[in-house]
Amino acid sequence: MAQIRDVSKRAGVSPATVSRAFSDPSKLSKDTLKRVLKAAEELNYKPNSLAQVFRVKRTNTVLVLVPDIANVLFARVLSGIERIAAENNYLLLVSDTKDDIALERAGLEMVETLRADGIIQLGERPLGDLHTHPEPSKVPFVHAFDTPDAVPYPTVRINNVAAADAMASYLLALGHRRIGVLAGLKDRIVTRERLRGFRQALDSFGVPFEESLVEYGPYSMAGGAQSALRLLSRNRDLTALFTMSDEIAIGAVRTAMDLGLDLPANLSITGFDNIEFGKFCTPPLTTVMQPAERIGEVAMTLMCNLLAGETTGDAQQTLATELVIRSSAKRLAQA
Amino acid sequence: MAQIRDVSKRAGVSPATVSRAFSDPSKLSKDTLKRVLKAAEELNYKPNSLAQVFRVKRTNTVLVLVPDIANVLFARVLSGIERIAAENNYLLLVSDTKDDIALERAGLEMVETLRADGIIQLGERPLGDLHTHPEPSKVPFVHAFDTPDAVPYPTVRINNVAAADAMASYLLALGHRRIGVLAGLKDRIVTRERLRGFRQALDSFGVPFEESLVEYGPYSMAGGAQSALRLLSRNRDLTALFTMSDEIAIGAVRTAMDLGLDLPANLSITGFDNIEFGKFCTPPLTTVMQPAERIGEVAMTLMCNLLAGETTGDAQQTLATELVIRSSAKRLAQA
DNA sequence: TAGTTCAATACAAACGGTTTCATTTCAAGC
DNA sequence: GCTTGAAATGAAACCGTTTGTATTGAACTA
Repeated sequence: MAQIRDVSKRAGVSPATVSRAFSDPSKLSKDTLKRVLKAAEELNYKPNSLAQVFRVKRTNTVLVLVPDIANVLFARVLSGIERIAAENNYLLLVSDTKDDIALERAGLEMVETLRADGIIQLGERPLGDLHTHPEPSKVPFVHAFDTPDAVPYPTVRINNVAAADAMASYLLALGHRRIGVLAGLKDRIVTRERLRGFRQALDSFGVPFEESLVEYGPYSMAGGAQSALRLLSRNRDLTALFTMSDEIAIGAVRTAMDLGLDLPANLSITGFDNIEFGKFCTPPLTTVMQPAERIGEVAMTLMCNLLAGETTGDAQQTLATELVIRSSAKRLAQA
Repeated sequence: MAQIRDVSKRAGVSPATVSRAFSDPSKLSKDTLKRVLKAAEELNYKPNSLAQVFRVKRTNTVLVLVPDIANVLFARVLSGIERIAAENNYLLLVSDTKDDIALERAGLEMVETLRADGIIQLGERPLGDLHTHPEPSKVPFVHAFDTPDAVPYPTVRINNVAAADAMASYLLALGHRRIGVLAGLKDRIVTRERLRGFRQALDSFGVPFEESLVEYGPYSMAGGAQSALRLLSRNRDLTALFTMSDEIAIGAVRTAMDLGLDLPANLSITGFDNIEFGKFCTPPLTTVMQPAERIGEVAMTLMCNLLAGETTGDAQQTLATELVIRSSAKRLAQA
């Protein structure tokens, strides 16, 4: 591979000039610039980015910490991040942390040891806090998607409480009163927030909340199927299921159908997230749309600003959600 | 950040000794080693990996080119790659190429400019060939998942022809004779291969192939829904639909149901890939399992070998698929 | 005892760019 | 024609490691 010295010799200039030809062409005379570019072209010269990066101490790379790459939602967020990253000439290092705090720390270290300029973390971190440990850590950091609440760094999230409230209110407005809750993992912040929204809706409709009507479980189809089975066999009088994710909802639909229920006639079910599949399953899922790609885009944009040294303050972005009404939830038949 | 010089001074040795303390401790006397480690510990010294990488010319990073990160299958392959990468201490640069050849070239360049040690490419490349251009390119390269056929670099793939044959044979064995094909994009290699398998099955059952029974379209639920609509309204006598992906199948199911068909009584539908949803949708999807995570694992393992300088030959790995029989395809009722 | 060998360590040269600072060039102004 | 200042360019330091080679001294051999 040709190096800067070769080019400089061929163009009859110093290496410094060649360097400038790429980094700030305006500094060169028209003539020299042309000569240098020609020489570079002829030698097929590409600056060794390792050397560059080493000298400049900026990798133009950001590390993304994902709890589970294979998860549809995270994948979509990632896709949004990637779009903005590409636009701004950033590379993406992706690490699947499997919710493992050790791996997250390793990530932090990667930045300190200069492999990346900043970190975007997805998903709430169940254990500890990356940032309280040594000191508020000067590593550029953005937290997106299911972020914890009041944190000292930029976040981008949705208002889970309001969204859940809206969804539950819709169910209540349809006349449902006996509503089961298929919640996610009990220790998750999102779970607590969405439950809060649900109760809030109940309150405003003057319907009492019953702890026995909520069933916790993993955010997955299998989890939803199991939770639904437990909840449904315990409570025969439920007319609707408020679930905390589309996957849970789809699992619940499966269970309900296997139980011989006619959906949505016998049981209304709502989801959360609006994954693509919800539109095509049977019955098409009424749910709340969460702008996953957009969350990624905003997160990466925030990171770009951060790295550009713009003081974004503690930009806590909250993105809008939207009820998407399909046909898995129907007005309660007058008994 | 403390650097090697600081540590060496504090331990009263030369920088070289500190370096060796980390890279090859056996070279040091027990005593010095202890002293150096202590000093490093006290100064919280972490080698600047940028400098390291620059010196050694090995980034321990591999670039993964993905046509679409948000796609469930690619995400799963990625997950497999990630697992093995983590085990072997590799970092992953991920780039969503959007099937754009320019971006793929950019990727190649990244390796040439040394940001990554090798490339794993996912999905078939619809245009041109990365590798014929300048010369067979000495960049470590592995192609996984929907790879083209006879290529001069390691690949890991499934046998689409055989898998499609098996799936179609199953349908034929159930008594179906009028089978529509919901194919993927016409210019895709996978599409051609799966169609070949389908025809092969037809042949062995002595059933003639009718071009008019195949409908091409995108590999998506929306695509499947549309193709199904076209195909079904054109051919009223179809008893089964052989589709080329689970997403297509799910779209087709939606259409069929909207058309008032009773599934699978009126129409059998099979998928391909075995995405998780297939198990939970209605009716649960009969499909062929494609080991996505495993493909990723094998690909990354191949890459590790390649980078370790082991001559893997032109390791063309073909992984086993498996029919997964659920209930979207049933024996044809005797008319 | 002198010579040889070997382990342990130090020295200094890379690695391939970027950037500071000094110098040269050259047109404009007087 | 001389001065002046800006624009263009070059020389050399620098970034923080790794690594080939040289050095040292102790143990071992003949």
